[in-house]
Amino acid sequence: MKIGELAKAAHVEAETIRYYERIGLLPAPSRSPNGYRAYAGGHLERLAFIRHCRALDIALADVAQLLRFVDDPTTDCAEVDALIDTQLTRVRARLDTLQMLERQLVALRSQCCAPDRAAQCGILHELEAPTRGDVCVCHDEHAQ
Amino acid sequence: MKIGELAKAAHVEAETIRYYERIGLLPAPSRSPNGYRAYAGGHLERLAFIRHCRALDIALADVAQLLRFVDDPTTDCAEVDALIDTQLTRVRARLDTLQMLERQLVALRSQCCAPDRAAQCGILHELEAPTRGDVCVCHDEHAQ
DNA sequence: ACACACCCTGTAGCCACTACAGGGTCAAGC
DNA sequence: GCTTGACCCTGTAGTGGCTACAGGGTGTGT
Repeated sequence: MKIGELAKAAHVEAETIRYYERIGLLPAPSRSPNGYRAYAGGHLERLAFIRHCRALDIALADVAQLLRFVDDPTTDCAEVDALIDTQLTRVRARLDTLQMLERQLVALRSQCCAPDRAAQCGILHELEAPTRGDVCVCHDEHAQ
Repeated sequence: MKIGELAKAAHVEAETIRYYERIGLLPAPSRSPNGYRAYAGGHLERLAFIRHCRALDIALADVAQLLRFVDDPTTDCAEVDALIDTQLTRVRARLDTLQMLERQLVALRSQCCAPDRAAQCGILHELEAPTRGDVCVCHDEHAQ
C-alpha cells in the first residue's frame, strides 16, 4: 500500500501520515525499490486507532500512551480508564466555558441598536465598557 | 506606567503586551530615558478592549478589525454585527461537537469492565473497534 | 515524447502565546 | 559602596497538530 492509498483508506492527508511517522507515532514502513513507503495492514489498524482517538480530541501524547498500552497488554488498565476520565473532565470544562461564551455573545449581539455608524454601535460600546469601569454584559456572568 | 504596572492593571502577562505590540495590535508607547516602555491611559483602554474580545474567544485578526472600527467611528456598524454573528456561529458549532464528544467519552468509559490487564480492557477494545470494521460506540453517533 | 498524478525530503507557516537566554536598570538594606 | 532582588530590554525558540510549499524524482497513459 502506498501512502496515498493508506491516506484514502484512513481518510487522512498523506502529509499527516508522514507527520505521525516523524514524531514516532506510526512506525516507519518498509520501502519499495523506488523509495516509496510500502504499508502493511498493521499500519492501517494503527492509523485508524490514532484517528479514532483524535476524533475524541485526545492529545497525540495521550494517544502515544494508549498505543503503549495496546502494545503491552500486560499493563494495568486503570491507567487507560484514568486517561479517559481526564479527557472527559477536560471536555466538560471546555463545554462550560463555551456555554458561558455563547450567552455573552447573544447578550452582546442584542446590544446593536442598528444605527449605521460605528460611533453609536451598541456592540462596540459594550466591548469598550470595561475600559470605562462600567458594568458590562459579559463580566457579571464571567466567573473565571 | 511601566509594562509591569500595565500588565497588572489589565491582568495580562507583560510578555503578552510586548507580543501585541510586535504584531501591531497595540501601538508602541513612548520610552523613558532608561529605555523602559512608558504607557498612558489610552494603552490600558485599548488593552482592556483586546482582552475583553479575547475573553469572548474572538481571534486577534478579528480584534484588529474591531479596533479599526473603533478608530474610525464613521464605518458601517453592520460589519461589527456580522463579526459577532460569525463568532456566535463558530462557538455554537464547537459546542455541538463537544457535546457529541462528551457522549462518546461517557459511552467509552462505561466499557471498562475493570479487569486489571489492558488486554481485556473494554476501552482499548472499543478504541480498536474501527480497526476491525466493527460497529463502535462512537461512530454510530459520529455524524461528521 | 510529453503530460500529469503521485512520491520523496526538508523547511516554514499557522495561532496566541509562553519561555527562555543573556543582558541592563533601579531601589532598598547592610 | 556593594549586594540582592525585582524589574526591564531584545531576540529567538518552543508549544500542538497539522498544512503548505519548494524543488526534486517516479510511474502511467496517450
